Parts: sequence; structure tokens; C-alpha cells
Amino acid sequence: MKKKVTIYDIARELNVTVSTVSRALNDSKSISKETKEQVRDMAKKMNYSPNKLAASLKSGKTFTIGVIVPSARVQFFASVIHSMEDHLKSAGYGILLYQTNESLESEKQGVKTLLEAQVDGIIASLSLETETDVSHFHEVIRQGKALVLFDRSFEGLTVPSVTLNDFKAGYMAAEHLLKKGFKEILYMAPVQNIGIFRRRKEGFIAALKDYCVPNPEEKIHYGTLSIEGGRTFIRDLNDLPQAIIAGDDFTALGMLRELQERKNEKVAVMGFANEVFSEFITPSLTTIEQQPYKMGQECARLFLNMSQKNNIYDNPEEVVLEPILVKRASTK
Amino acid sequence: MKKKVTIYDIARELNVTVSTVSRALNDSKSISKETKEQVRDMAKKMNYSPNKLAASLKSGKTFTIGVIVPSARVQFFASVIHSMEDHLKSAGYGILLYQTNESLESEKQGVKTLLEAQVDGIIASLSLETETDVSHFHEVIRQGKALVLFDRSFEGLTVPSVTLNDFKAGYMAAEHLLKKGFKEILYMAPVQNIGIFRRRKEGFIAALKDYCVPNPEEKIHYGTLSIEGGRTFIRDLNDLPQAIIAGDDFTALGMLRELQERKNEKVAVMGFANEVFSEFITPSLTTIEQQPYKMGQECARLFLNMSQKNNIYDNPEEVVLEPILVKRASTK
DNA sequence: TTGAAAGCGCTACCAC
DNA sequence: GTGGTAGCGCTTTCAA
Repeated sequence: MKKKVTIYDIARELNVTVSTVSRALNDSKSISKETKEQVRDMAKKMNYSPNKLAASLKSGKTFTIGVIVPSARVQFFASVIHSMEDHLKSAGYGILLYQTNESLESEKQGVKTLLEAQVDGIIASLSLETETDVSHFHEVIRQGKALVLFDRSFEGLTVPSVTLNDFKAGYMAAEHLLKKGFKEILYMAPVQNIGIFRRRKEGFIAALKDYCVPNPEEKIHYGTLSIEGGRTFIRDLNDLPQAIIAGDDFTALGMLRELQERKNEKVAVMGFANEVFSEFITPSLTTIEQQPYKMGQECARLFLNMSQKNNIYDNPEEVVLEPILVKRASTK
Repeated sequence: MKKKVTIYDIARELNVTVSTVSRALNDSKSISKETKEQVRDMAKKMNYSPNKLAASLKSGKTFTIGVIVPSARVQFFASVIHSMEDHLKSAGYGILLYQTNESLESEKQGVKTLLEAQVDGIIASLSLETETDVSHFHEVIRQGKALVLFDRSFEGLTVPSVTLNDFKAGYMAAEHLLKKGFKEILYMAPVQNIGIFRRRKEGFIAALKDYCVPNPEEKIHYGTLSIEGGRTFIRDLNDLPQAIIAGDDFTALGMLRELQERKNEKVAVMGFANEVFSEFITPSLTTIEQQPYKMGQECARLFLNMSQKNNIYDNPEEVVLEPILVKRASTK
């Protein structure tokens, strides 16, 4: 472990000043070609590696962006992170990852930690617990740093965001089943504090109204998002409907399994998210694709846009991606 | 966007020096209780947020650790990342993420970027292209920074690592099939430059020898890891064997689908990785569980261990996790 | 085109 | 128990 080489070492070696070295390394136009070459050669020769920390401290830019997600293990978020990293990396930004595990407290801590790390911005998807308390995100804005929300956003925050058209997603799901001729459709609603689930539910209701199904509100049952939640949902029903819209693909899977064990496969089931497995289970699952790759890409774009502007929160762009209906066997 | 509050502001307000403020904030024992309280109250009142960058520049510790993976979208790596972040966060460390997309060039760039960001260490899983050129990792070691390799490690690097007992994994897979009475077993081998695949293959061969199956080397066919790769593998066979060990679960899935379309399900198929979907496809897939959560946890532990030692590369600990055979319907 | 020097915000050593 | 101050490695303004 040798001592680190700094621009001072290069300067001394070349009998110039650090200013010159710094400028040469940064390709400043006020430095002669020869000097630049000399400096670069020496830097390479001495195995120089810049300390970005020092540069950041001085310049105020870290070229690091904090990403806050409920869990990096969930396929959807994993894909978004993957996409973000790819698109941000090419613009010179690194990603500092923080998982909230669906806890508001953890989310607050995450924002605090990331701000202390002096990230240039934060891209976040809210935890399930984040109902109305978004004060921690106001701090991000107050500091003049870029904030981009995705998927699970909060309407009270006028910041750039990338979301799915959840209303339409709910509407599409219902319409698909209605067009298939199913009349008795049950809708499984997850917690309602999150806008994404609320809007989706509203889309469902709207579709039923448009198709003249009476009392759509009565079709809504609450449930838990998980395979077991899907099983429980079925068990708790007195009569089986013709079709069920589950809160996500895992829940839909649980429902399908529970139904199969009862030798009763006559119920159409669909999910949300288009997980990797959904195509491969039996029956293959009809679901709504949420475009995680596109979402990550758009988040990166919005952030990079902001990093070029002065008044970053003027007219925040709200990208709304279109849900895509993926028809498969489970609603045949 | 107000000007940032620094310890100078707090010091001025309280008529003390920055040393006092710094020490009070860091809970130094040489500061009186009263002063600490005053400082903390004032810090809170002024909405002070420390600039970790400055602290890092001075102290040389960033409490940030670089994580290099082929892709954060792959379930296995997503789970490891999830686990690492959880375990490292509680020790005060943040994760700077870098994806190589299986490219050596990108991996080198990643190491460079992370080192420039002054990470305290790097936890990495090698790209498929990283055959023998690991010079970039030597640079990490040369700088005296902690390096931990996981899953896809490199035997030439004597650094702490967390891997699966791949030999045993291959052995277990073969043994499972042999015990089921299958004699004609085909083994699909992915690229061989990566130690993990080589050792696994050797385990397979050893098992066949132990069970007195002649010419085990002839049972090995090379193939590509993907659903399509699995389909192609089947198509390219002249005769179907009794059982096949695929390179991973996706490939196994491709094989199963190809076989199903031929109305020929008499071939037992198993995979590696225990993906989320493997339990839910039909037939459910026998596979080898690679314990990603445990792996992430152990990586975190090894890193934290190193961060406490002086000679961090003395007797590097090599954690080898046991593969777990998950028996399911596909090899019934 | 290059040099000198201030300073980003914090820590830690040396005084007192 | 507290103060003074020299840097950490870099950028950038002002001079020359």
C-alpha cells in the first residue's frame, strides 16, 4: 500500500504548479497541447488516480445520485435499478442505493444519509408506509437538489415523476375480463394509502360503470399482496366469482394454486407486474406489464434534464407510461 | 435553496470554536455534557446537516463500499445486493452500485470509477469475460482497500471470498438423478473460463465415476444459458437421454418447454439457482439453491471484518456455502 | 499560457 | 475541557 499520488506529485515532477496539472487533466483550453501531454503521460506513469472526493468538496457536485426503493430484491425494482444504472453511468453518474423495506422511518433515514453524502439528486419510490408524511422529501427540494419520484409517487409533491397510468391499468384489466364475457368480477385491492393502488381501483370501477355492471364498489375486496395473501383471499370467499383481478402476480399465483387444489379452475385470474415467472406458470398468467426498463430510463432522463436547469422545479415533467395488457391462458 | 449550515455557523452562534462543535457532534469524551447538549440543540435548531464528503476527505474513510455485479436485474444478484445493503447499512456503510453487463472492459471501468470515488472497499462478482485478466483488482489490493469476491471468484486472487461449493453442487445434482435410477444423464456446461462452472462440471464427473457410470466426460455438452439456449440444446440432440442437468433454471425451463411441445416429457430436467419461478412452473423444477441472502450477509461480514484489521489480506477467509438440493416434480 | 493562493467543510494534533 | 490551526486533494479566481 503505497502513498497516494496527487497532482502535487505530478506538479513537482514536472516543475509546474498544481493549477497547471489540474487544468491539463481537465482538458482546459488555456493549456498548451504539449503541457497537457506531458501531464497526462506523467499521470499515467505515476499511476495517478484522481480523488473525486476532493473535487466534489470543492465543486459541490458529486456525480452521485441516491436511489431509494422499497427492496432491490423485488423484480420490478431490480429492473428499474438496472435500467437507471445503465443510463446514468453513461452520463458519468454513480448510484448510491438505499432500501427502505417499506418502512417510513427507514425512508427518512435514507434521505438523510443520502443528503449527507451530498448526492446530486434522489430518485425514489415511496414505501407503503409513506402516507402523507413526505417532509423528508421537502428537505431535498429545499436544498435545491433534484428529486424524481417513480411508480409510487405522491401527488402532494410537485416534482418530476415517472409513473404508470394506473387508472388505465385498472380499467384495462377490467375491460379485458368484461370483453371476455365475465360479468362477476372481483377486484382485490391492496392498501389504499398509496395513490397507485387507489387510481387503479378507480380505473376498475370506471370500466364496470362503462360496461353497465351494477354496484362496482361491491366488487372490491381488500387483501394482502403475497402468494399466501392470494390463497387466503380465495379461502375467505363464500362464492367464487367468474374472474378475479389480483393485486400483483404473486397474489394471482396464490389464487391460482388455491383454486387448482380445489379442482376448480373455472375462475379467470389476472395479476399486475408481469413478473418473470408469470409467463411460465400453468396456466400462464394474464397480467399488466409495467415497463420497468422504460421507467428507469425515463427517471434517468428526467434527472439529467434537471441537472442542466436552473429552476429545476419549474413545470416538473410528469411522465406517464402506458400499461400493457399481456393476455395469457389464465383468463382464457 | 438556502446556504448550507456548517459547523462554523454553529460555532459562531454559540461563541465556541469549530473544534468544539466538531467534537461535540462526534460525541468526543473530552467535551462536557452541557456543551454537547448546547451544540446538538443548536445544530438541530439551525437544521444542520453534516457534509460527509469533507469528513471523508480528511479522514480517508468514506463509509461507502462499491458493489460490482454483472447485472442487478438477475434475481440472484438482486437478492445478494438486497442482503448486502441491509447488513452494511446497519454498520453505517452505503452501497455504490456498478453493473458490468458481463463485460471485462466495463468491469475495469467500474473498479476505476469506484476507486476514484474513494470507496472503502469493493465487493464483486466477476463478469463472464473476466478470464485471467484481473489486474484491475490487483490495483484495489495495492491500494490497501478491502476486496471481497463472491459467487464468481478468481482462484488466482488470494482475497476473502464467499462462494458456493460448486463441486458439491454438481455432484449433488448428478447424485440426485443417479439415485432416482437415471443412468443416461446429460450435463449441459456453460462457458468454462469461469471457475464456478468448471468446478461444478468436475463434481458431476466425480459423481458419475463414483456411481460407476462409464465415460462421464462424454455426457458433457456445451450450451448457452437462456431459455432459448435450453430449447436449442434439446433440438440439437439426436437421442434424448433419461435426464439432463441444465446450466441454470432458465435454461432448464427452455428444455422443459421444448420437450413438452414434443409431447415428450419422459426426460427429467433440473437446473441451478432456484429462481422465483422454478417452484411455480409445470412441472415444478428440481434445482440447486445458491443461498443469495446468506451470500450477501457473509460478504458484508467479511468486509466488516477486514475494515477492523491492519493486514487485511493475511489469511483471507474463504467462505464456502453449501448448495441445497431442492427436489421437485421435474425429476420425479 | 502558467503561477499563486484561497478555500470547499471537516478532523485532529498541539497548546493552554 | 476548549481553542487555534494545519491540512485532506482538488478547483478556480486573480495576477502576471
